[in-house]
Amino acid sequence: MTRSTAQKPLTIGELARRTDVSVETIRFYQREGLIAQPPRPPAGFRVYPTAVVTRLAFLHRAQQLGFTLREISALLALRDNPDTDAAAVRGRAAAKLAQIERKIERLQVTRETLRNLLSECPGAGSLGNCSIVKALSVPVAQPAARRAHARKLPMKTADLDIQGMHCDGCAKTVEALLAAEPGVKAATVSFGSGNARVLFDPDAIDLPRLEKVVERAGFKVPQKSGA
Amino acid sequence: MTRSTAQKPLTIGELARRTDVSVETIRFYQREGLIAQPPRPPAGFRVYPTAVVTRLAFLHRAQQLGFTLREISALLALRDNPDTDAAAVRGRAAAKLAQIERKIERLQVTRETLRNLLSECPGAGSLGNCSIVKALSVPVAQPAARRAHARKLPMKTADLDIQGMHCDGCAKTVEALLAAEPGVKAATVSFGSGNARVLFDPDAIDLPRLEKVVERAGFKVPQKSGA
DNA sequence: CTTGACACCGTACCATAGTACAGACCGGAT
DNA sequence: ATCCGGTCTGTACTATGGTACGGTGTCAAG
Repeated sequence: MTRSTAQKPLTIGELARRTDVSVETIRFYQREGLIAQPPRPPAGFRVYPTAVVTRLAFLHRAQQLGFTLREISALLALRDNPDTDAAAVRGRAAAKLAQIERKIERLQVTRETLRNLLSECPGAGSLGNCSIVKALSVPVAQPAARRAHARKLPMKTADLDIQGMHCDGCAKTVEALLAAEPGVKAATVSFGSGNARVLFDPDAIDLPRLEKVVERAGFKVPQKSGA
Repeated sequence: MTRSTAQKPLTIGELARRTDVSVETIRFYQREGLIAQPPRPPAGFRVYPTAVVTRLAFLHRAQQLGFTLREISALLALRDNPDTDAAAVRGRAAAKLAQIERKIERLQVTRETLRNLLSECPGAGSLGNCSIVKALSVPVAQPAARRAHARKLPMKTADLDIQGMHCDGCAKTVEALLAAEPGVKAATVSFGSGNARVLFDPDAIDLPRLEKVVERAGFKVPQKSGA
């Protein structure tokens, strides 16, 4: 009595029960191309290969790690391609980690701001005394940045030397890391020549920031001596 | 030459320039009821009162603190009401802080998971060796939780004694804090009697968790001795 | 052979925070 | 008088991750 495998045909409802994903959501994933929809037999309902159970588990796990469906789609494509190098997957994971770390940092700043406001606020009485309301009413005031932005600088390309990469996988990691940075339009990293070429928007990000990204991942970016 | 105030009529474009919010976005805020739209004069364009500059600044600041537009709408209503007690605002801020702290905690868990995966992964070679892909393919497996969920427990009411509240403001803070918790449908906290009554979904949250929420905010919840 | 539970399909809708654009209209400067 | 830039109005679209529903078809058990 192998009471779990393949006795019932794996219809969409059965699949939903086994994976704890709703029928509607499975259909949604199909529409989005995340899982293949088996052809409908001439008569009757679709039957799913058991591999989709694993696929949906993968999807769910990846979501818990913070990957978007689009990213998961790419990961699944990598997983399905026998030629994929593990470095590609590692690169995505490293990029996601960097992204989550940035998000944590931003939230920590917000947390501190809120904590300060709360500690200053008497917490009772009229609004006139409320430091929170006062703090919120302060104008934003950054006309300098605005004017710079108004200039609409064109895209810029930068070359970075990168030390500490020991394989092509490291290169892919760095590539994904850079590409994940807001303001970066394209990034190619070569292990062979030990450098990176990045196309970025100088209004949104600058060279030091790019260097910091690479260094935070454990590599070194030597300062260029010559102009 | 007071070159900044009230020389140009404050049209929507001028407002956009001063507040660094796009015209489209201002219109969007109007549609959402966050800022009032001045009546259109019989001939010509709308002219905005200068107070909207402050209002938009408030909006922007509040967004930076993580408030949603819906929440900001409530905050603005509080600010505009002369009868508002500062405690109400403080309560919202405390709830937001708690929410952000939860978010940070979740992200930190994700971060650790990703870090562990990355440290285990060789980062090169075939996917068969990739610990990341392996880890993602593990089924989710929590049928126990599912069955419990299937039981569809009804809403539950709990009373909590709370020590350490020194004014009505504290009570409002705790109230907002509890109400912000997922699974909590309603919460009322009385400073006078020093306790809270919470209506919650036992499938989503439990009593110890509620107590932790209150304690994290700096209050004490004594264990009830008698049944 | 009927009934009830599921499957299928297409479409619309939810929250969130905007962005974009067409076409009409208005006002000040040339 | 005309033209350019700004305003007005309405509608549609973006990304993200689903949820909901009506109408119809199919299967399997009673």
